[in-house]
Amino acid sequence: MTVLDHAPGEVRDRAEPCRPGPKPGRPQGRDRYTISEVAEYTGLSAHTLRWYERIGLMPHVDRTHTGQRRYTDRDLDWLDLVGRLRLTGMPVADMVRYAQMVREGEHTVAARERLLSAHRDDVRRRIAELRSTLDVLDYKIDIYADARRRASEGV
Amino acid sequence: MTVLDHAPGEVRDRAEPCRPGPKPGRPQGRDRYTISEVAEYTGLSAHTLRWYERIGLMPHVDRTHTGQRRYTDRDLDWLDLVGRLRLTGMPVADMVRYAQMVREGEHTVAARERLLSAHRDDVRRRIAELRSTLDVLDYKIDIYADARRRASEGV
DNA sequence: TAGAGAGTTGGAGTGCACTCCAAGCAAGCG
DNA sequence: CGCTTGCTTGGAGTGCACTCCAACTCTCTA
Repeated sequence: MTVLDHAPGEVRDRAEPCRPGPKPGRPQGRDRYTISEVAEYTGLSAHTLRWYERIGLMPHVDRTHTGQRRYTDRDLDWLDLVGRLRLTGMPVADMVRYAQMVREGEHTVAARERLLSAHRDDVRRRIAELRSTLDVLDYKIDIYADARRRASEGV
Repeated sequence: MTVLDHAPGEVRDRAEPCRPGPKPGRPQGRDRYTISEVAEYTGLSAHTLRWYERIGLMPHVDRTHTGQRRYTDRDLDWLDLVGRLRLTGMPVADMVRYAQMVREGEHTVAARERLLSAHRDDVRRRIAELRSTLDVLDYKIDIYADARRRASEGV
């Protein structure tokens, strides 16, 4: 199931995949993944997956009759999003707030949009910052490269 | 003094400003700045400036006869570079290695260039990563915006 | 010359995001 | 059955980059 299957007007409450389309590299769609399969797939450690659950960053995960976790494709979609937000440096506390709002349902949609928009602005700012540092790096590396060239030519 | 004043073939051993030209916002060039002036200028706390010195990230800073620090324009140049590397997420340990190499002199020039080049690659990778996350963010924000629009139009 | 304010030190404390540990339960295999 | 491998928990530990503290000295202005 992808986001494109939604009835119009619906915003899904739980998994909210990042983008439509099949996810590559996902263990064939059994929809009952063990923690180590999910660790492998996401690159997070099993420790971290349990910790995410403890702090409320992960919606409640299904269990077997003996209490072992079984993750669904929805859970993997959610972890995709979390992983991306994490890559862009969103603090875990903010992601937890977002997860809480998702759990609270429709009436938090505007606040969720604000949170994501603010974060997008932040990411844009950081890209610009990185670009300008890249210029400085280029400048300094050029100086070193020149020095090396002169040295190797014995000038 | 800027990097443009060097005799050809020389790579300066200590301050290595990020780029040529006058630095704006620098307390008028008395070349003897107190720690609080430097804190103000760099945005770092005085605590952090002392800590940088302790861990070897800052070359030895001049002192008054009573032991108070007096930073020079060269020190400020160095802090400019450190600040930029920090903004791009270079670990402090790597910056300390770089500072050590600068202190060791000419024969570390090639290694310094390698370190900076590797970091530049890293920054480029992170920019690409941020860009791709930006796409995901746009996609999700669009969904929220659509939902909000539909809700406000009562459709 | 008195007092405020800024500087000094080593070492301890903080916040974040994991990361690991010990002790125990459960499933599958020869 | 015993063994290995994987899962469970709460709580403790780690690494990074600061950040603050206590107890002091120094500088500057009135």
